[in-house]
Amino acid sequence: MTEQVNLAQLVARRSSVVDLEDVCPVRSVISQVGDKWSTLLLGSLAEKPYRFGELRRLVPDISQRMLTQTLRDLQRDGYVERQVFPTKPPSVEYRLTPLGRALVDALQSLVDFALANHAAVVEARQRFDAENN
Amino acid sequence: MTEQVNLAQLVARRSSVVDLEDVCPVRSVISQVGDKWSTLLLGSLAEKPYRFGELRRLVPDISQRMLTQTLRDLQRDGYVERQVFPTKPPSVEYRLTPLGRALVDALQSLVDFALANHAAVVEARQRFDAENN
DNA sequence: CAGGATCCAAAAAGATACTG
DNA sequence: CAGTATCTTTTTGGATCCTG
Repeated sequence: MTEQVNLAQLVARRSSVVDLEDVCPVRSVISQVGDKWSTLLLGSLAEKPYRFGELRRLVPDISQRMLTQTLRDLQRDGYVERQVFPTKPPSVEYRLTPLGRALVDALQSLVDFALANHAAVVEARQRFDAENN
Repeated sequence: MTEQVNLAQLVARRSSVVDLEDVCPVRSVISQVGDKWSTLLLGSLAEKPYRFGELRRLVPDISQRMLTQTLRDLQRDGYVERQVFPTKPPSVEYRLTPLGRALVDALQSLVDFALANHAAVVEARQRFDAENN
């Protein structure tokens, strides 16, 4: 049974001496998940394994540089597995690890929140921008 | 009853013609939450309302420029409310709105994931870095 | 006290060209 | 096909000085 810790307690815990990333598990996770492409790639791979080129087509705006780098970061954190098939030309398949799948599950409540409240956020933004010309 | 939509479906939905932020509610939310200070401030404000200077002391590494800016963004999105007391010198209090409270709640499962799996992530990183010299 | 304004350094991301 | 390398642009964040 894992202890329940909320955000507030977590803030209280953190130290200012060392780097935030190192001391705060939440930031360590979110800073990766929060980057520009990670959620999109995780979402794609949640469906099924894909190859490099397929991912590129699924997320057309991404540059191949960012695709390489983001996949690499996801792999580094243990969310994604990379399997090379020594064909000619080579093909590489990416798939979610169990940890990656757990992350996607944890993301779900945030996805639900976003879908349920996106309109409210957009409206809040418009009102704010209108009020502050 | 809100429909359940998972990340994969969401990816399938998005269009590449318009800006990601506009079309993808998840990215619209996460890109704000994923920045360097938002979670820390939300976590602080989840406890109780605070004034500008108090927040500054609670999150000592933050510069007042970033504190101002992050609070402003959170306010703009409707997560945080700003109340000015016309004392002299003035004091300003920040508090979570109901929407902000809902966001903090939605963040909880990610917090749980992070706490439960942070060690695994760190280990994965070390292994990855070792293998790729 | 709670910021606004400016300037500057660093990091992230895009474009393009090249390779096993 | 699946990248790497390099260059440039954009974004982010910090430091400092100023004000109602």
